[in-house]
Amino acid sequence: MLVRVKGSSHQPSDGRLAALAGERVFSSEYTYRRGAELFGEGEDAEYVYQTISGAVRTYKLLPDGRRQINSFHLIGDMFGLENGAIHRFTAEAIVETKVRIVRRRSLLDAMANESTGVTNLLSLITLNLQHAENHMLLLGRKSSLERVAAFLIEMDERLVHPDELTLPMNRRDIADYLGLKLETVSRALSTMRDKRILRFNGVTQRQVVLMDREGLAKLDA
Amino acid sequence: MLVRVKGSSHQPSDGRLAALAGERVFSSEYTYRRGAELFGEGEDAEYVYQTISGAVRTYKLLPDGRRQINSFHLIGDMFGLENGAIHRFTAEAIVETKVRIVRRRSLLDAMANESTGVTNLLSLITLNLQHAENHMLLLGRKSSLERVAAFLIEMDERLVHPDELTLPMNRRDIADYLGLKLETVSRALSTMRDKRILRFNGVTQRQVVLMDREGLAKLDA
DNA sequence: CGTCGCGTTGACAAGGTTCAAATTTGGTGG
DNA sequence: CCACCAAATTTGAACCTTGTCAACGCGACG
Repeated sequence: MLVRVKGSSHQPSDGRLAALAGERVFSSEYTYRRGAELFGEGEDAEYVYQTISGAVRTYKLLPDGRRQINSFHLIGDMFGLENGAIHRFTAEAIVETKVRIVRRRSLLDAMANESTGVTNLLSLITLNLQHAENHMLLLGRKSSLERVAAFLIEMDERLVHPDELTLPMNRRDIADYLGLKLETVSRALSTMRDKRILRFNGVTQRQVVLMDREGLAKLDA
Repeated sequence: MLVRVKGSSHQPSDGRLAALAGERVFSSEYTYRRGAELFGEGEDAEYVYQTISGAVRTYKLLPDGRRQINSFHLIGDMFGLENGAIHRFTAEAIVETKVRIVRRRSLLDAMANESTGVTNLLSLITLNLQHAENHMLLLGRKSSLERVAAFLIEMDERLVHPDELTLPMNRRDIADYLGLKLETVSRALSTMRDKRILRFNGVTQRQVVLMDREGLAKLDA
């Protein structure tokens, strides 16, 4: 899980990204189309991003095309600061997505004068690190059912337990996040549906209703 | 890969850990026996560590005992700062290990006054993050042979390409690092031995000679 | 000299992948 | 608004990589 702003108000320059350095940072907004690339692996890490609406995936690729998604960045999440000078992964909009953009340099400069800024920044980045550590445990040691359960629990928590989970990403994205194949994700979801732990709402399969959160938690290790 | 000091001189208060804040940080040293715990998951993260000699493993456990090792910390590596107030994983000495210890608070305080300190600290932590990102790719998308090859390449690079790789950890540690079972690690190593990519020196199987680094690199994705 | 930790190897089982096909859903243009 | 086509999802069956279980070898050490 990454940094989120509760309530996610949408005025320009709002949210943690600016607040971190005491509002003395200039930010701009930009909207990306579904599938558009925000930045690519190896590019200069000139900007830091925060999702205003929509969803973003960050991933790495192997030469033969195998893909590992690091994280999904939902509304309020900050990303792109994870590295020094160069982006270590690619970021793409999963759906149409609006982001707040701050120049990395100006964020760091503003931070340097703030006494609390360093600690805030530190805790911000370590949130990313914690997410990565938890995800390594999932990727290294959990079964397919445990992975999908953990994914649903993560999404449910990040969206603050909505009645209906609307997944912005497709099965392939979920699979590449969980280190599985999309068929395996689909089978796990079907198993959970048959166990009456969840059901799909309406016609689409992206609207999930968690009917038994306790049972779901028991499926995760 | 984590932070290392080239050459690894062993005087007290030497190395990046102190240098980061301009030498105005007090550090002490401590030696742990093989298998001893430096800190446990959930404990207060009061100190930051740097390996002077020996090797450390950091890991997370699932309730049923499945273990995922995050990283191996060799000579010069810094660790324990990855989190805010509480350690998110356990650290244990793999062999008898000497570490330099700095109080987290004093490091941050000293840093706050340094203009370059913030940037240094940032790049320090993002190294951990980069390692985690690369490891997620390995755990999520690589085959057993690719994982073991990547592990050997990582160790080889971190020990600056020695004639003979001396692995401080056993097969189970390697397996828990790579998200495999120890038998699978053993089989992969045997395969590489049969392919004359490496050989074992002397009586033990912890001394590895890389006979064909190019061939090894081709085994990694 | 017996035991213990560590590592290797073999035979078999199992979970997840691959390949294929059917079905549904979403988007686009007429 | 409807028809059509592409993309997404589900499901089945065979296969394969890795895990499981077991046996064995070897060196260290009491």
